Amino acid sequence: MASRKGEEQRVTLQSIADLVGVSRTTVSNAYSRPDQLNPKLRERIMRTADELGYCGPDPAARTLRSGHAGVVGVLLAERLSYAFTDPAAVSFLQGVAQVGEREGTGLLLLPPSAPDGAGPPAGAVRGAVVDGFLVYSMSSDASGVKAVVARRLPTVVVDEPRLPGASFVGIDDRAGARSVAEHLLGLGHERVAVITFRLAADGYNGPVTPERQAAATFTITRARLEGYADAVRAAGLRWEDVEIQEQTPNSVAGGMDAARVLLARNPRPTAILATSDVLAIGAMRAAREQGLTVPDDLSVSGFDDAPDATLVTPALTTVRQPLLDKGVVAGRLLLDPSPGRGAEEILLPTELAVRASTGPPS
Amino acid sequence: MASRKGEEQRVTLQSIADLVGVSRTTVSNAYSRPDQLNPKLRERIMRTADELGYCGPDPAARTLRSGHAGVVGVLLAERLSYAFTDPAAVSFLQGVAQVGEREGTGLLLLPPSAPDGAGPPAGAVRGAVVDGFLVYSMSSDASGVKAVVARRLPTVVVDEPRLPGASFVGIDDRAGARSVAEHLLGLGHERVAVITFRLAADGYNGPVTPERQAAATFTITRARLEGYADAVRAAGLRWEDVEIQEQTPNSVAGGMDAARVLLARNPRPTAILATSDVLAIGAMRAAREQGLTVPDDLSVSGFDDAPDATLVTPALTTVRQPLLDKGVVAGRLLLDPSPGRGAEEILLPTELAVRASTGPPS
DNA sequence: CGCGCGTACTGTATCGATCAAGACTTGATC
DNA sequence: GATCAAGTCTTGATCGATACAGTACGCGCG
Repeated sequence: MASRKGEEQRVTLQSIADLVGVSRTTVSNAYSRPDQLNPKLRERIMRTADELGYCGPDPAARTLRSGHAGVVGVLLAERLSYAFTDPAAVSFLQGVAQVGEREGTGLLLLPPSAPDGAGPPAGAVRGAVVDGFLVYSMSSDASGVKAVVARRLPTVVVDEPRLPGASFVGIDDRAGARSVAEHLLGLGHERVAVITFRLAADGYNGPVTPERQAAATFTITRARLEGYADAVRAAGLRWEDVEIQEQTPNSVAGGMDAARVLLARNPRPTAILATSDVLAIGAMRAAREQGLTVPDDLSVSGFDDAPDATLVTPALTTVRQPLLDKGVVAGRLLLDPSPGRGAEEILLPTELAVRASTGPPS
Repeated sequence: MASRKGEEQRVTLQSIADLVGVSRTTVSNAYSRPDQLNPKLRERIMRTADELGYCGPDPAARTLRSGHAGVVGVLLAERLSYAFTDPAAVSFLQGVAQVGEREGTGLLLLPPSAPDGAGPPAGAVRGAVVDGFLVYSMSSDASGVKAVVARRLPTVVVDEPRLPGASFVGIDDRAGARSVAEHLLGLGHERVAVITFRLAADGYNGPVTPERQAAATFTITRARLEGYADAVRAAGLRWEDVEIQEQTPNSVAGGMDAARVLLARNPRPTAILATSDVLAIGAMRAAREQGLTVPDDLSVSGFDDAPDATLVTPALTTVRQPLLDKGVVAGRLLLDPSPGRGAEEILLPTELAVRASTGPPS
C-alpha cells in the first residue's frame, strides 16, 4: 500500500481531538451524532479532520464497539460464479438488495467452498462481520448452515432448510408442482417424464430411483417431485413408471442434456415436467434440435416463472412464484425488527401460468 | 434476539481460558494457529468451547486487531437490483467471485444510494469493513468514488474512472468501437445511427448533441462514440450527420425504445451501432416488431459479446471483450500481492465478432 | 436562593480479540 | 555441566472506536 513511511501516524479520533483541543468522544460525536455538539465546534473538527486526511471512524472498531455492522451475510449453495446465472437466485438477490438499499445495508456474499453445492464453509461464516444471515436454498447438512446456527445471529431461511429459531420464507412447492402436473395430465398426457435439479449435493447426474428420491437432502426438490407424484397418482397412473432425470447444474445446458436422454426413449414421453424454468428451456431447445415441435410433439412445463419464461418461443407454461418478493420479504424479516419477536414463517402464493409450451398429446 | 437473559455471559476467549485454566492467548492460538500449542490441550480447549456454545473468535474484534477483513467491497454504479440484470456486470462479478472463492474472500456489495446511477454513497464506503475496493465502471464524480480514494485502501478500477494510486483494468474501447463501425461502413452503409448508454448520470434520454458528447462524464461511453466517429470520418462521412440516441437504462427494453425513435426517421438508417449487446438486442426486437428483417433491412451491431449475443436470432455482430476475465484480473490485482508494488494498468484485448446481424444495405 | 432541567462536553471503562516479547520446560549437543 | 534450540504457554500492550455516567454551566421559575 501507499502508506508513506513515518510521514505521520495513522489518523485516529484521538489525534484529531488533540489537535482541536477537545476529547476523543466529542470528535466521535461530530461524526455519529452531529446534534450533540455545537455546530461551530463540529465545523472546526471536521476541517481539522480533513486536513489530516482522516476518512471517518474505523469501521471495524465501530462495529466492535457498537455491535452493529450494517451488513447481512448471504449464503448460497452454488458457487457465486454459477449463482449469478440462475435467474431465480438473481431475482432473490435483487429483492434483498431493494430492501438493503433502503436501509443502507450491504450484502456480503460469502465465498462458497471448493466442493460444489456445499455452500460457504463454516470458517467463512464464522469470520463474517455481519448482523444477520440469509440462507438461500441450502442443504441442511451443509457445514456453513450449522455455523450460522452456532452464531446465533438473526437468520432468515429461504426455501430450505427449516432452522430452529430462524424465520422462513418459501412457497408450497408440493402444491405448486401438483398444479402444473395436473394441468398436463388433464390435457391427456400419459407418458410424462421429469427433469429435476439435484436431490443431494453429491454431483450425481442420471436417473432417480425411489430410494434416492426418499433420501433427498434438498427438501424443495423432494416436495416438487411429491407434488408431481400426487397428480400422477390422482390421474390413475403409476408414479414408479415416470422416468426422472436428475441434472446438475440447473441450467439451460443441463436441461438439454437431460432432455436428450429422455427423448431417446421408445416410446418417447409426450410431456416433460421440469422443476425449473431453465431446465425446461433447455428441454425445449433439445426438442427443437431433434426436429420436434413444442407443444405439438412434446409439451414442456417449468417452475419459477423466471423473466425468460415469457421471452422464449413458445412461451413457457410454468408455476409462477414471486421470486423477487422472496428476497424482499426475507430482507424485511431480517432488517426490520418486527413487533412480535420470534421466528416467523411466511409462505408466498404460487400460481399456475399456462402458456404456449403445453398442449394435448398428438 | 434469542439471548436468554442472564443465563450466561457472552462467551469470549477469556471465559473459555478461565474455565480451562490457560491464558486468553492460548485459546486464541487454538483457533488461529493450531500448530502453536499441544494437540491435547487444544482438544480440551475446543471441547470446552463447544460446551459453552462458543462459535469462534468475534470477527469484528479480530478484524480490528489484525487489520484484515477477508472481504473486498464492490462499487457498482447501478442499483443492485438492476446490476444483476446486466450481463456485463454479472460476468464481471462472476470473475471476481472465482478469485474470491480461491482465497476465501467475501464480496461486499455496497448498497447504492437512492438517486439512480450515482453508486454507493460516501457513508456506505466509509463504513465498509473491507480490505480493498473494486470500482466497476463508475462516474468519476460519484461521491462514493471520492470516499474510496480517501480511505487509501488497495483499489482496482474496472473501465473507469482512472484513479490516482489505483490499479486499472479495461479495454481499448475506442479501438473496439472503431473496428465494428469500420466493419459496417465497409459493408457499404452510409446512413448509420447510434444507440448509446448514458453519457452522464443525470437520467437523460434522447438525442445527443456534440456538446453533450464532449462533456460526457462516463469516459468509456465517450471513448466508444469517438471510436465510431473515427471510423465514420475515415469513411469520408460526417460524424455530425450520425444521429445518436442516449438511452437509460441499458437494457433490452431501453434498446427497443431508442430504436423505435431512430427507425421512425425518413430516410431510415440502414445500420444501427449500439454500445452494448442488450441495447442491440432491443434494437433487433424493435426492428422485427416493425416488420423489418435483420440484417436485410437493417444491420445491428452490439458491444461486449455477452452470453446472449450468440443465442439471439440472428446472432449478433459485436465487439468481444473478455467480461469474465475483467473480473478475474481485477480480483487478482486486488488480492494477490503482486511482486512489483504500485498501481498496474492492464488493457485486455478486444476482437470483432462478425455474425449474422450485419450485412450490406439493400 | 435553591431547584430542576437542558445543553455541551469530558473521562473512564469496555468491546473481544491479536501481537510482540518473554519465561519456563525439555531434551539434545558440545 | 553449561549452552542452545525448539516447543509451549503467559503477560501486558494495543487495535480504534463507542457507551455510559458524570461534570460544568446557563437559565427559568416558584
